[in-house]
Amino acid sequence: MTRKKIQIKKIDNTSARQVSFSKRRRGLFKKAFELSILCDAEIALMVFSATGKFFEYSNSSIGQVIERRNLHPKNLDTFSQPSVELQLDSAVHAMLNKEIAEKTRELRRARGEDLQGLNMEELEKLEKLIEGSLCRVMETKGEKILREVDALKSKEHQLIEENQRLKQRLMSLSKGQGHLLAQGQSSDSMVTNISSNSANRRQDYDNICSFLTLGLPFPD
Amino acid sequence: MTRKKIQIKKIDNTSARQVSFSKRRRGLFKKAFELSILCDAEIALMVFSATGKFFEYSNSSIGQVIERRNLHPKNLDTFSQPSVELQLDSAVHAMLNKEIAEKTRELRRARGEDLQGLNMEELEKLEKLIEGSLCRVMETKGEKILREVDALKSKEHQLIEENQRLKQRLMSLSKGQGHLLAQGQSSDSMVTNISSNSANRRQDYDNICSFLTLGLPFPD
DNA sequence: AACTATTTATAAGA
DNA sequence: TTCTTATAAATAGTT
Repeated sequence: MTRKKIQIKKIDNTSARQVSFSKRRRGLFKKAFELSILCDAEIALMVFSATGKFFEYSNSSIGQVIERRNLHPKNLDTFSQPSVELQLDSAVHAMLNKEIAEKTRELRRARGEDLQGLNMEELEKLEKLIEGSLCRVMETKGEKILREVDALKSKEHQLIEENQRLKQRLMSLSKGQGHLLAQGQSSDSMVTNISSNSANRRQDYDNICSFLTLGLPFPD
Repeated sequence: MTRKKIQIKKIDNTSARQVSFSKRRRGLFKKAFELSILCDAEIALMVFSATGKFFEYSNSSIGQVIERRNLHPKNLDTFSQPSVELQLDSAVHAMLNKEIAEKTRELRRARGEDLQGLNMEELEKLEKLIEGSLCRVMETKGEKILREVDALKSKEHQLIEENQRLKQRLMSLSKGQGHLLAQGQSSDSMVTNISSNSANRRQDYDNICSFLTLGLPFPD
């Protein structure tokens, strides 16, 4: 498609055909890759050259895509024998497929996609639902932080106490032996800083949650 | 590859993604077709969209290409020949069930349930995801409101104009026939009220969205 | 669904 | 094969 426009028909010259094959094969694979990334698609691409060489591309795995294709409702299949048991199974398949489709749709809604079909009331409901989800996640996060901070604090306390004991032992030692010693104001200030920060963050989470769940307007 | 160069990463906007998918899918299929003709290649191409729709292209037949692939020395295959369909079915059921289980778990996570197993980083990621969902829902809601308001406004305008015409016709009639007539200050005030309200709400949505997506602390 | 400004792919030549 | 380059084709954003 350059220097000259070409007709789409088999290229006669063998070496020209091979060159074209390798260029176009790379182009095709690149396009497949881009489509898979840009549009979140699952792709499998298999190519046999005229000389029998085999090339394949898949963002997941060819086998996986083939299986998925065989499972697809549309392909009640082209070549798998429709034997006796198969028909029984197809009912089960249909059910399972239906369930998957439903969950997929629900999941997309939960992610705020595919909203065109919803009316105002449904949108409001969905919004409340997602706000609830957000709240729970933020609460969990907050609790986790608190737990971590508590752990840190008790560790600090232990260390401080141990520090005190060590200091006293040194003191009594230095008195007893008349040695030089004047140290030991450990990391108390840091401890208090940490705990006040965590209290503030906790407060923040609570605020966020309560006004999200209540659906209040944001404060100015 | 036009108006603007794009990065190869998942397109955020759902409808833009869908448009892009269908354009690029057609492009990809065309390229596959051209390669098969120009270079006398055998090609099979399978594509699942993000929504689970299935598309395929082959110049011969997908099944044939799959078979040929399985015969290819390179693919002494991963699991390809279960020779009988009996085993296949249970495998299929297992896969479908697995898919359902996975989607169920994903859905629970998206709803902020079952979070105990997650670490801090994963929680943050999930939080951002849900904030994104919330944003999209609120945006959709906002747009819906705006559209409804626009529709109402234009209807109001039509009515007002018709009102005017009717008034004038009455006036001229009353002049011509010397009849009694003094009415017709329609519902103008309501129109302006509605439109100013909608502007405020739109502003609210935008604010909410921008600070949710940025993860900013809430304003005091 | 159509348009169009750009980017990308690529045929031919070296 | 690889590089270059002139041109055809694909397509992102817009209407």
